[in-house]
Amino acid sequence: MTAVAAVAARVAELRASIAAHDHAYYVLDAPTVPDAEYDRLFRELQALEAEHPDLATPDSPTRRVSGRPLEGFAPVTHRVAMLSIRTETDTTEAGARAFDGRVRRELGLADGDPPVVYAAELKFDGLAVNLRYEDGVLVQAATRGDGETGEDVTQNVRTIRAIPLRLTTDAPPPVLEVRGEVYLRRDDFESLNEAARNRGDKTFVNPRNAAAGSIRQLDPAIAAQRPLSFFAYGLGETQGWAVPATHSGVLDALLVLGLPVCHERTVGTVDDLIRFHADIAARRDALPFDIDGVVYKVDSLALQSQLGFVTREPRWAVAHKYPPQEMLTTVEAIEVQVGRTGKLTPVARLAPVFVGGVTVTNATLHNASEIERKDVRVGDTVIVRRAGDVIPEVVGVMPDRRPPGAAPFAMPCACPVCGSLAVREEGEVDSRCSGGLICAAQRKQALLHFAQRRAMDIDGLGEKIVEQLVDAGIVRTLPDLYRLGLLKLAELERMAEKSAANLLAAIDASRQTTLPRFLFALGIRHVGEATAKDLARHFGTLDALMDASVEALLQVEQVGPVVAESIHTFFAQPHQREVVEQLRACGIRWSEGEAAAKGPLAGKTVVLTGTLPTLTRDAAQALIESCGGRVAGSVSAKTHFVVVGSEAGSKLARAQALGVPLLDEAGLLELLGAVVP
DNA sequence: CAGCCTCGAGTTCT
DNA sequence: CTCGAGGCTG
Repeated sequence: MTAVAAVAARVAELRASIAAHDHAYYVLDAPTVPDAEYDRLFRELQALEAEHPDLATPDSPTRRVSGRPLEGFAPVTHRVAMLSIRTETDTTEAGARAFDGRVRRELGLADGDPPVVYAAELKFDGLAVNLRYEDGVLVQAATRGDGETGEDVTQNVRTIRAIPLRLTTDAPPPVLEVRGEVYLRRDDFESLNEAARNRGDKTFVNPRNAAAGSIRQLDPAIAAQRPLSFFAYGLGETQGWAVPATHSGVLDALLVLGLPVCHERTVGTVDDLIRFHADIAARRDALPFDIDGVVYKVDSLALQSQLGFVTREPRWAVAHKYPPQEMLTTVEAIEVQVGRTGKLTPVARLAPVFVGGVTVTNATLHNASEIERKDVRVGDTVIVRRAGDVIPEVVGVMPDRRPPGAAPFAMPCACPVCGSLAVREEGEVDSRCSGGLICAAQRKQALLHFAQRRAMDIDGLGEKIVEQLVDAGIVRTLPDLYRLGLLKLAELERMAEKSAANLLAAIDASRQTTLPRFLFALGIRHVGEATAKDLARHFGTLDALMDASVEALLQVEQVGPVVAESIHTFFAQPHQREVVEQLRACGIRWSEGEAAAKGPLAGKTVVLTGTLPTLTRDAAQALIESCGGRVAGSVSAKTHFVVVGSEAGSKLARAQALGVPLLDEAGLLELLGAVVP
């Protein structure tokens, strides 16, 4: 095959592929690939056609904005075409300056001429619509469709409460067409899915699909129950309206007419565009709705018409997208990890993929039923997401791309580390290794848990060192840690005299601790930090706790049958009592029977969120507890205060929703200082 | 018994 | 941070 024939074949392949995705996306409302993948195919086709103009045909998907109307909705021919905005691949500062450079060149501006004024706004991830107001009354709403012809969705759009049915003016223009985006806020999306789950209905993959699906509902009564939102960002046809001179002026005027306009926008020079881009990038996850990126537009409408269009794209606007939050990659292997409690966790090893600003190679698959539900297999192409949360997630698989012969994943019956039987209790979703401390994986995790900051706080005893200590057989049990010497440590790799001495010093320092820390460090099932504190307060001494009956344990606040049984079983094992005795013999000590401090926060529950200016999280917690307060992990109606730092997350929103009083660090210190200087 | 509130446990990458 | 499960409350 000649090179030209090969290119022609690829072009045909891309067109067929894009057409198939368009059909699924626009007509069926069931996307088959993430947007980023679609964009990639589209750009590859654009590039090939640019290099080989002879291959370009009028019916290529690059010649029209894709899609066609659904059956059931009347077609609407747009009086002014709804165009798409060019997506810039270079979204850096240089990309913004290149846009400015192109604009200035087209306008024939010299270096000495004043800067061009731009407007920057968000690129929403929703569904573009055209609203037609005649004499101030909403008479028609249409989707973009292929840009020339869309679908009449007036009935559904009328149900969106953000969209005025009548403009708020005494002198409405005969015709005013408003363009904007119908979208779903993230919290509305969550509650919509929540409700669908409760009914046992199918849930939506993301807010965009939910918005698109809702607008395409043939039954407006159903659409009315979908909590859709809307932002205006432009104009279509106008008659008899004094159109402002600038884009930003248009948006301000629309706001006055009662249309919602997003306030996240700015007007200024190219430098302001760059600042806006960075500012939004930093706050992207905290926005209440999904965005693709930002849009830069020449602000003056006169300059816009002077600049005109290249094919179908305006020369006066450009979109800068942020790194995609969903991408395709392949599952190279599914491995099984063993946790501290023996829980077997399957983890997908992925071909490295850049999602949401980082390269992802691993994603947890949680448990067997999760894998079964998503039907993830080795070799599968999967959609990986890294949403507001940091943790990558396998959203689903692409069944069309499954290699032949890919077998369903089966949870192993034996522990992959120690070979002990793996048991899945009836009604449980998790499988567990039954090997207990025979299992090297569980021993390592137990040691790491013991050494962690909130437990015995042994600085320098991390994953790598524990790995070596256990594999070399130097440490088998917790007390072994306190019998380490320089000689033993010298056997390890990457352990020079200096770091060995540091580690020994850290281990030595950990001997002086507190009863709650020690209890937590033991790693009793169901006993975390909070329960350890409750137990220590209730029993006062370790001996009293170790000898407590199940009935006695049930008297402790927050302890029920499951937790009581777990603690009792733990201390009934001779082996565990032996470990405790040896640890004490190794010099671990604490002052027993500390009385709970009374202070200004006695009986108060406080929640911390975000980063405080001077205090660390732990320091703030210690301070609050020393004043008699309790630090909880989540906000509820019973929370007395929420201490808010910078980059506060969902807890702040929840506190505001519940009307819980907010404090900043200074406010907290003032509250404490009022009684305890 | 249902629903709310909390806590425990597991997880990724820089 | 989120999920799931344990404990508490109405």
